Amino acid sequence: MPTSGENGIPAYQRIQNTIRERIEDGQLKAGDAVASKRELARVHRVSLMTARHALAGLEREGVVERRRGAGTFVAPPRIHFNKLMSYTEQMASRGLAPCSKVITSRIIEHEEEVSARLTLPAGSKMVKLERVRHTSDEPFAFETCYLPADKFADLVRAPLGRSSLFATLERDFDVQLAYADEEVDATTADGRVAQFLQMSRGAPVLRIRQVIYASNAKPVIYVVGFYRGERHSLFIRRFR
Amino acid sequence: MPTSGENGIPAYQRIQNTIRERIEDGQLKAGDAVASKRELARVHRVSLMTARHALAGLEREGVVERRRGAGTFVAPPRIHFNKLMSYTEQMASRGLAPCSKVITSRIIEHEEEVSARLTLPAGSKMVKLERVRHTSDEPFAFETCYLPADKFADLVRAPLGRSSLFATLERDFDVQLAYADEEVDATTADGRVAQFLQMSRGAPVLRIRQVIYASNAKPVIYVVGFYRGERHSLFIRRFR
DNA sequence: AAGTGGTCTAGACCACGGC
DNA sequence: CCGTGGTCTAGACCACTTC
Repeated sequence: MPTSGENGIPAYQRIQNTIRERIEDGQLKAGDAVASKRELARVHRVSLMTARHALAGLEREGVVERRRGAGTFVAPPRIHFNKLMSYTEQMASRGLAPCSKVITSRIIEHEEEVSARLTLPAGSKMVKLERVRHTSDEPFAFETCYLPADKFADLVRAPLGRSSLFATLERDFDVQLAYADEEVDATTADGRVAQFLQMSRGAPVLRIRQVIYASNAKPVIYVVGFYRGERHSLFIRRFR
Repeated sequence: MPTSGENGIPAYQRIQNTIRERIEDGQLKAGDAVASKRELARVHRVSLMTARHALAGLEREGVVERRRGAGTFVAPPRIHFNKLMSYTEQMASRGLAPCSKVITSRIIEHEEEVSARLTLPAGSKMVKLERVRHTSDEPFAFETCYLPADKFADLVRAPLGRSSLFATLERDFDVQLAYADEEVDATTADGRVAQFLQMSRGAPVLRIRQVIYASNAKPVIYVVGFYRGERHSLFIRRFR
């Protein structure tokens, strides 16, 4: 019985699934030892290579850690780095209430640099949305979002003061956001930015320009954000 | 002859190396077919499982793509997002010559904030390395690296003006760098930073503080870098 | 010493792709 | 059809960790 054990899925995947379930159910916790490859082979009636293949796959996924000579152990729960999250989601993940004020919400056209970022023809109409983000009572960021008006014109009527832009897009506009490219640099606050962030003109700010793509690789949002320097910072995890 | 073929490295790694070399040498280009697992097994005198293991590893690294029923092919060159790369490697990936000047290279102690970042006891000795990075003739970054002196004291004698810190660590100190946590914010250039970057004091700069970890999750390097704002920026790709 | 993971063999059959 | 990768066997020895 080569490929399939009893149904159609490979034996090594069945083994992985039983282990994953045991972790999700809480029967196995971080640091606990997982059955050894020999025990898995015996219990599941497979060869050592197959049992090993199952463990190797789980390790690649980060579910378990294998230590030579010691055993295989449940890996600590992974922290998500570099995750594309909305302001609302970020606040929620820290247990804080999101708070933002809409400054502008209207249709614009002839902002050629922006339409180029969204790979739209020159002169295209776009939704422009300016918001100031607060933590407690202190302004934290000033963000301007642009979206193609042909699909998202109705956004200007959405209650974005209270609900999340990401959630609105994914719920009401059937858009699945997938990834973003960010460009980060340092600049100085001009008059308008300084005013919204309540800092003096010329003070250093972090500028993040972001193109957010849907899962079909089409650009959906272009965001330019200014963040108070020395007060808030950006965390990134890079891998070799 | 199980583990070793003729020297100490596993057969599957030798196979991977020969394929990698063939790609680096240009004998194999993106899209070209790689020898099939059966051919690899025959040529290298190993079993099919071993040949397959070699290809599986290369696929995980993104070096090749395997298509069932069709074959194994050299993967298109990856665009590296969020990859932990040294300045030297970044320059090399753009076909530019790295150029940096060592300002300081000595042992220090009692910099408690730094030793804390490296999770060293207070008062620990550390190697301090200050460098100015250039592109063409313009200064681009001013970076200060700290490493635990107990293991890396010999670095002060390494020729870091010409060779890469990453390469030196991985080659001469047997350290495998794995990932880094970065903290990015905007600040203003103080006198010393302004001097090295040839900009006026108070100008905005991007500050990146980085803790680089080895594959055993031990912090190895703490880097504080200042980058000219509005001139250079940081790219990040985030996923949802 | 006992147990663990890592590597490896010499094949086998299956499912799939291209000709 | 033939070649490809995917899965799998029933063991083996090695290097390592833990007791």
